[in-house]
Amino acid sequence: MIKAENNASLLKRFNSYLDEQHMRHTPERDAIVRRVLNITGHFTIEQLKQMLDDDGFYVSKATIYNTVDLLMTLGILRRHCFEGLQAQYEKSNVPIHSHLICTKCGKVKEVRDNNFIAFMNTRKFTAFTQDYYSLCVYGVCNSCARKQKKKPKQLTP
Amino acid sequence: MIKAENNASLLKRFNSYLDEQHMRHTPERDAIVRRVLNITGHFTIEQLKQMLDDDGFYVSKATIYNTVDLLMTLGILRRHCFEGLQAQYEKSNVPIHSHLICTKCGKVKEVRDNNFIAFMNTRKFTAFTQDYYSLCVYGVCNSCARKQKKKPKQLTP
DNA sequence: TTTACTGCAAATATTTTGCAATATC
DNA sequence: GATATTGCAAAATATTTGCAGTAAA
Repeated sequence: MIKAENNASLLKRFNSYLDEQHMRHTPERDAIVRRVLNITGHFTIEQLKQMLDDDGFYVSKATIYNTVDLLMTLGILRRHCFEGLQAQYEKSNVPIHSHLICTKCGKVKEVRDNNFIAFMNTRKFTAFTQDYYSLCVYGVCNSCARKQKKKPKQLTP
Repeated sequence: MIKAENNASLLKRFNSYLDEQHMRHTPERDAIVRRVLNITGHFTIEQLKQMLDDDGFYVSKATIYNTVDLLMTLGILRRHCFEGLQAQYEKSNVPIHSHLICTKCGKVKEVRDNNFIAFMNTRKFTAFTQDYYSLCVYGVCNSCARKQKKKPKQLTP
């Protein structure tokens, strides 16, 4: 089994890439990458911007989008799109997990399942170079299941 | 194993629902549902509109969105969001399959894997009522892998 | 005749793009 | 000093909403 790269290693890879590509080391890029590496779980662009604001570091949305794109190109971030409009991002060095997505409230819960990982390690696809995978289980969370009995609600997010 | 509902049964369920809810049977709803039931694979709202246009049946986008929402509430359609901005839909009565998503070109390929289905049938989640699941495998398709050697390209869709 | 539905247009939300000002190398 | 990058504002894209006219029951 491959060991996940740690944050320090990811940061180093990012900086090396900038050098190789003759791209510049700016305070904005540095602040964004460092913030991103310290996030556990999913986040949206909006949330990332808020976190940077809270750190007292103003960065424009355009720059955040640019840098996040860069991080995806480098495979440091992955994009998910569960329910609703906003894309969610997560680091690539988190342990493999599945997503339980409630179709009523849109909440996403992460669950780890070692048997599932073991099973997936036996799978191979032809004419396709697998990078990573994500199992999304759609259904209704217990919290919504309870509410539903009282007040039926429209499913659409 | 539960047998998938056929199209005729889904159509019947749709019409019964309209009756129960005192909703109206309109030519637009009928055209949309019949068209949707005849689609195999994924489609976007835009593509569905085009198909209806080709059938010579004009329906506004607002009505298409409304009816597709209705079909999701009824569990006849499911929404996926793979790469890019547009949501993709597919019928719920298609056989269970996984998705191979190319992060270069955004193309989505469906693959069936009976061993995977068998494995998933052994899984159970706590505090969550599972409705359906979707395995998304991200990577690079052979077509893009070949192109990449010649002309490196930005990943972002 | 009542009122649910359609289609249009405007509003909202997210992401992308063009460009002048700025800061890195 | 050359030019990559930032931030702003405008554009592009997808979806939702409000409402007047229309049509199903």
